[in-house]
Formats: sequence, structure tokens, C-alpha cells
Amino acid sequence: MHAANLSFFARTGGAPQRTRTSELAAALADEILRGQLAPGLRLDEQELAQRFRVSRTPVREALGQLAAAGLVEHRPRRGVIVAVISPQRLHEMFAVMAELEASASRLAATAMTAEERQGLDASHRASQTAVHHSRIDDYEAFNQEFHTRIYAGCHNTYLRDLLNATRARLAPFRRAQFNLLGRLAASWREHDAVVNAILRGDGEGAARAMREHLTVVSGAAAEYVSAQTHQFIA
Amino acid sequence: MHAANLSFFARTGGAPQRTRTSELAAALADEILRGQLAPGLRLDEQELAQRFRVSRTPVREALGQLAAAGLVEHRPRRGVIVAVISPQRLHEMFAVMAELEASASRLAATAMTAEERQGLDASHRASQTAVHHSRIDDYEAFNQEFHTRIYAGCHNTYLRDLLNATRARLAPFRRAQFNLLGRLAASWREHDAVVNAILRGDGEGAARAMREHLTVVSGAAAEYVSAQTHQFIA
DNA sequence: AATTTGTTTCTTGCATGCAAGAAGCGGCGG
DNA sequence: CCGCCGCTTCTTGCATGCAAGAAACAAATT
Repeated sequence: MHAANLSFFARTGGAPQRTRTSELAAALADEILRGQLAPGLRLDEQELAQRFRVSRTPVREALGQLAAAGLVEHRPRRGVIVAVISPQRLHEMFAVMAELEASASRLAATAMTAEERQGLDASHRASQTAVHHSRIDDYEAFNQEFHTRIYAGCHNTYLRDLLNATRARLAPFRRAQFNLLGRLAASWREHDAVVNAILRGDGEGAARAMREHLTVVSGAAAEYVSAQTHQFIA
Repeated sequence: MHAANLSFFARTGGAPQRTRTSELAAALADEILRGQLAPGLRLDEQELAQRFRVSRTPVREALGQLAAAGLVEHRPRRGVIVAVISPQRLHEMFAVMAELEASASRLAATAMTAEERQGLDASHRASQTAVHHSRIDDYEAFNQEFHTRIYAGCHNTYLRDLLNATRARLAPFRRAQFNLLGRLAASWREHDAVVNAILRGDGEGAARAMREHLTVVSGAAAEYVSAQTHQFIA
């Protein structure tokens, strides 16, 4: 799985117009979101400049933009570190993620086109075989698609931006592939509730189903990560 | 009313540590959010450098951060312009604002402390006199306070950040003081529904009431602005 | 021995310089 | 008369240089 598409710095649409600063920002964001640069790690300007064969200027500009996006923390005159997310804040972000997805579901229930509804339904049905055969990786792909389809279906680019940004910031903490095996069937049933509500245009029901679904998942993930957060405190 | 606190660049907590770049970013964000720099306006690096008596470097860094935050648009090799918000996107943002506030209300209904509930109730009751005397300015202040108290009451700093950011970006379009007079009593009743739901711990009810409240307000504002958006296109 | 202060070194923040694109313009051709 | 092409100029993007602040270290004093 390539995390690059999670990055809101991958401005590679239309007229890409690559500039060193933007490439650096995208590359660093990617490494951070993938967890290759651990939270708390100090990012040295010179070191990065050497590594990417550029001067310190574009490095500084990229770091500044990452700081504005919240991926790194900038202590004036004291350097830049990869943002450290406290367990508290992690819980908050998961909670907001659930709320945002619930909102997207509500909007999607009334805004989706017939084609979008069909596509969502088809994808969801297809995922059922992955459940039957306990193919976790396949299901995970369907799971991604499920959420992405709903993001698209809400027809609200601002909400999609918020969702993608939040999802990206949570990405490093999802790697855990937390015992999805045991939840495969349950997850599908939860998805089913969301899909049915959306198909019948029940926004409120879709929102509630999605919120419940994510509250379960988020809870587990947050617990899991919180338990081992010490490794990030360094 | 000073808009500085609306800016997410006003990182003036703890160790302020002023750096020219951060001051520039805050100052420019402020001017943009106040509408002093019209959307579409081209921001010349040299000109800004002269105006703020600094070199181009901090100006460039500040602009890069504003671009990362979405307040300006960066066309590589072609300069930076103040972000233009289409009527479409404006509608979307208002819709998301309503969803976010609804979520905050839901969370507040269960997370608020006894003191916070008392404070909300007291403030809301006090605002009633402003309605009786049709004192719009007073009511507007209470209105602000009402929303701020709910932001605080949800006990979720990430959600608060999203709310503040969205509210800030919408600020330039709210200036319109759209015929609040006629809505004074209605607004208070809508607030009343939210407050009652929160006080009785009814998250779902609070969310619904808040969403309805904001859908009314947002709709009006969006219409109003869309109608005269041409002035921003140029 | 511990703490504090002075010094050294290293990093950051900003200014400046230079080269590569982009916009504007004049001339040429259709 | 209009459109296209090369040139000029201006702006941006990046590199480099320098000074101020912070961290690290050492020495001296209590």
C-alpha cells in the first residue's frame, strides 16, 4: 500500500509544476505519514539538505509548510520535530473522524447519484466473498474503497479535504492491523447497515450506523496505540 | 471586533518566540480573513517585503505556510494570489460548519461539566433581554459566546481547531449582518432548543437542533454572498 | 560534590545574489 | 488587419553568507 495518495501535499494534478520545495514537502509528508520518521524525531535542516541534494532554503520552506499543516512542530530557534500526538489528542482525532464520516454518510444518503449508489452497493456485495474466505488483505482494500466512495458521494470537497487530512494524520497509528480477523464479519455487517441506509436515502440512519462502526474501530485502535505510545515519547 | 484570535497562526501561547516569518504569516492571515486583501489579489513578494521592512525570505516562507493552510493559492513561478472561494465551495463550507457544530453539540451534551452547563444556561437566559429590546449588537455578542461555550464544552481540541479554522475562513462572508433583526426571536428559540437538549444530556437532539439552526443561518448567508460574488472575481 | 556561570560551538533566521521561467512587447508574416 | 514568433524585462526559485540565539561543555565557586 502506497501512502502517497494520503498526502495533501501531493499536488500532482493538472499542471504539476514541480518545485523543489513542494517535492520536499510531499516526500517528507509521505515519510512521516508512513511512520518512517517517528514522532518526536528532530529534523535537521542541513542533514535534510544533504540528503535531498538541495540547499537549506527549500528545506526550510517545506518544513514551514508541514508545520502549518500540523505534521511537524516548529520550536523557534530550536529546530523542528515530527509532531507528537498525545493519547488524549489521538482519542479526540478518532472521535472527530467518526463524526466527519458520519456527516459524510448523511450527506451521501441524499446527494449520491444513482451510479454512485450502484457502485457502492456492488463494491460492498463483492467484499462479502473476502469475508467468507477470511481474506484480510482483500477486505482491507474493499474497506478503503468503501470509505472512499462515501467521501466522494457526499459531494462536498471541503468535507473531503477535512476527512483526508484527518485520515492522513491518523494513518501512522492505523498500521497496527489490529485484530481485524475477529472483526471481519462484524465489520461487514456494520458496513451493510450503512449501505442500506444510504441506498434508502436515510441520512440519519446512515450517520448513526457509520458513527457506531467507527466508534468501535477507533476505540480499538486508540487503545492499542495508547498502550504503546511510550515508544514515541523517546 | 478584533479578528486576530480567529487566526490559527496566532501561536501566542506559552513561549511566543516571535519570528519574522510567523509574524508575517499572522499579519497576512489577519488581513485576508478581514477581507482587507480581496480574494484573487496578487501578492507581490518584493512589495510585501518593503511594506513589512524585511527581506523576501521571510515573506516567501510566510506565504508558503498560508498556502499550506489554504488561505492563498500558489501558482509555481507565477506568484501567489489570495484564495478565491467559489459560491459552490462556500455552500460546502457552510454545510460542513453546520455538521461540525452539530457534532460539537452532541459531544457537549454528554461531556460538559456542571459548571459549563450552568454557564451556558445563564448566558442563554441573559441573552433573552437583548431579544426583548431588539438590541442586535448585544445579541450578536451573546451569539458568539453561545457558540464559543459549545466549542469549549465538547472537550475536544481537535474539533475545536477545525471549527475555529472553518469559522475563520467563513468570517469574511459573515460581515453581512444579514437581516438578523427579523430573526432575533427565531434565533433565540433555536438556541433554546439546543441548550435544553444539552442540559438534559440529549446529544442527538442537541445535534439536530444545532444543525437546523445553522442550516437556516448558513443558507441565508451563502445566498447573500453568492449573489454578489462577482465583486470578488475581478 | 554540586551548582552555577562563562565560553565555545552549532543551528537557526534572515539577507542577498544569481539564474531560470513567465509575462509583456515589438516586429514579422499571413 | 490579425496572429505568431523572438526578444526583453520582471518575478520567482534556489543557493550562499552572516549574525544572533541556544545548547553543550568546562571551570570556578560555594
